[in-house]
Amino acid sequence: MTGDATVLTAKKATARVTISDMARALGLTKSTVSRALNGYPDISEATQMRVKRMAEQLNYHPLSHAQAIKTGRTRSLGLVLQLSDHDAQRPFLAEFLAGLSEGASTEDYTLTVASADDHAHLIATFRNLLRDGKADGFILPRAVQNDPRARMLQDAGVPFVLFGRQEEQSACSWYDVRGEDAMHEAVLHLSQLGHRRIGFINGGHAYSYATLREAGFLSGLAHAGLTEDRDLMMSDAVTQEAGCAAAHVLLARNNPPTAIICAIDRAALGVYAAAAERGLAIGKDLSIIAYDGIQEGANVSPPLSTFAVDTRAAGVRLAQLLIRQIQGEAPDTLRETVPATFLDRGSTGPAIT
Amino acid sequence: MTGDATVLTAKKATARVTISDMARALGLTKSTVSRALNGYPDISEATQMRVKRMAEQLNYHPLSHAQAIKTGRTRSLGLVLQLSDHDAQRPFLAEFLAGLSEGASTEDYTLTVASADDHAHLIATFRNLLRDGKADGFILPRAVQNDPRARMLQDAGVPFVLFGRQEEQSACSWYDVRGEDAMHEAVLHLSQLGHRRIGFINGGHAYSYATLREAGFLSGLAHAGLTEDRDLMMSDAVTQEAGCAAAHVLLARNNPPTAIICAIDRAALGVYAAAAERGLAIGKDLSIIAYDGIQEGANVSPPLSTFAVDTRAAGVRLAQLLIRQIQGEAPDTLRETVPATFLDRGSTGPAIT
DNA sequence: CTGTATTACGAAACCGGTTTCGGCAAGACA
DNA sequence: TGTCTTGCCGAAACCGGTTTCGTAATACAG
Repeated sequence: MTGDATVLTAKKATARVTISDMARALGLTKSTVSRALNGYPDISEATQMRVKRMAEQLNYHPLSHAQAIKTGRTRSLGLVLQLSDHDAQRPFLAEFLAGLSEGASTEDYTLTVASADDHAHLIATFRNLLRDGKADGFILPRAVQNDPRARMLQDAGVPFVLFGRQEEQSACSWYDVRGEDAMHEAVLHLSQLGHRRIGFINGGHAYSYATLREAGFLSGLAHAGLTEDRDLMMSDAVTQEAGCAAAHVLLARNNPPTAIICAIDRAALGVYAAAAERGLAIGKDLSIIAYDGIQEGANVSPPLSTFAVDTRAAGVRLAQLLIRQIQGEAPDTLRETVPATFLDRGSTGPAIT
Repeated sequence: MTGDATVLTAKKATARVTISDMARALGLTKSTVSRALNGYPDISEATQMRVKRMAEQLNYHPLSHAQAIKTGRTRSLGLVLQLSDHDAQRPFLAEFLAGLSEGASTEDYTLTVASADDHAHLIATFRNLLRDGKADGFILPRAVQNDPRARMLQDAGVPFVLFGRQEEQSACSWYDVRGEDAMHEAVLHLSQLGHRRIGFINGGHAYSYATLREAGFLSGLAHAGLTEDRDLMMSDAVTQEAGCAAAHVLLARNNPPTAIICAIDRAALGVYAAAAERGLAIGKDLSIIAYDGIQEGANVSPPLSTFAVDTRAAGVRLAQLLIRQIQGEAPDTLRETVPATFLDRGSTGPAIT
């Protein structure tokens, strides 16, 4: 008899259950129901339980945009894609989105995606989403040095979380994979195979990861007792072509490297091409270790040894961190880094002596 | 003096201008302002103009979630990614999203993205987004035969638009690229080069495009006066590996084809590999034409001749079609197909006689 | 010049929630 | 036993819009 009150209005198809339905079914007022669900302290433990159980039973879900009108928060995370750095995020985008939406939806948040081509449009896009309350906070992928997006959002007092790190920003939340550790390990791995002249091909210098990975490479050299040689270090190779070109430069040196570490898988594929053109057998004449874990790396021959990043997990975690920040936690307590996992697939071998 | 009323409340930072501010500044009531902006007929032409001009001047934008509480529509388009058909949408996803968000934002709509791994989760995701009013309608990429998503949404009376076509659905809106015409043209192109034995490697048979492209291939054969030979037709090659395997099958026939048409670029890359393994020079010993226009096709040697799809434009158009449907237009009047554009890049040549 | 239909807007209810405020009952304390 | 808290909940205002309904002013017809 108690539950029958719900079937009072046999409306069309999906009769959405509102907070008033809840109140009626419970013999309480809307305000009590609302406060019970939001865990206000002035509602007795017993009533809270009763209300929550009823919510479960009636499958009551508050309308986020109805709450938003009063709270200002709409339970959605914003992601603005930049088309300028084109192929950079392309291979991982699907998994990244999947992770984000997974992390968001388990907290009853959703993901709002927008895009911008140029920089001016980028800022405008953020502002529009904020103005219309389409996002309570933002995920910023591909952090660059002194990220202008972060600056803007920080000034505006809007929650955001970086995928990547940044020293410049004081109170800033982030999630990142420790690429510097990967580079460090890569050097050690190659050093143990006897390599003493190890080249390094870095990615775009504007990205904050580039600085970190170079530092990791250098600290690896130091740790292995190898001397730093700037002639063996290239940068800004974000495409296969650029990687190929960089490899040619390195391999044309008087005293060429016997191994090359790439900050990006895609560049490593270019190194494969360069090696082929020079008749070098990868894994024998030239060892390669890269970073990212893209699918193509597994298809080439020999398969590329690389440090793989779990992009989906990153998305999940980033969403969680952002939500916690939206709910009030301090940004600088919401920082997390994880290691990349080494996939030893066969593009390395003992140094030829 | 008239406009000064707006600065009455010098609140924190961004003082959002509400409909009440508008009413005050205009000396009208909220209701009049609302109806003026929404073009109700019982508001005089003059007042409408005055209100709209003021909205412009004050930069007034109604809060979509505030409207949603009464209208039920939240001005956002839903997109649910399926992770199962993994690499299928991956290369184009960024551009597709860019197009969607572009098409949406020009109409003041936003894009809500969710994802689902398995089929059960897929349906649940749609339902959740609908229940919470997070989407007013959906874009369904990668249409399959008798698409279950379309069936579900149709039953629920929710607006949606397919990327792809479908005969099963009666009142259904779609946008599609005429892959069948492309396949038809590909046959004619090769036939004019003297090829008389043309192989066909189709994509996943579950997708609705596969049926269309096969039909286009066959009609091309007929139009060119060539006889259909089922031994030269393969299907379900959605990866490079599958394309390679299929090509090997075709090339091992007693009377192998001198040209192969692929329904998918990725499969064509596999054909390149198969040809290489057999010592066949592409563009000489074996001609290839494919479909999609992925970047990798331009990088291989010789560059792959293919029919390119403008994925971004598709996104823009799909968003527009969906919005018009949400605003009341009949689905079956919202259909559009466009041709693919042939990129003659060099993977074809005269038939060896 | 009166009666009726139109036009153009104001008043107020409403949507589904949140939040402030106030009050009643029970327990604590003197 | 009387008062002061404290715990717990109801009443009502509010958020920013939309929509129904009523009505004054004007237009038109008779």
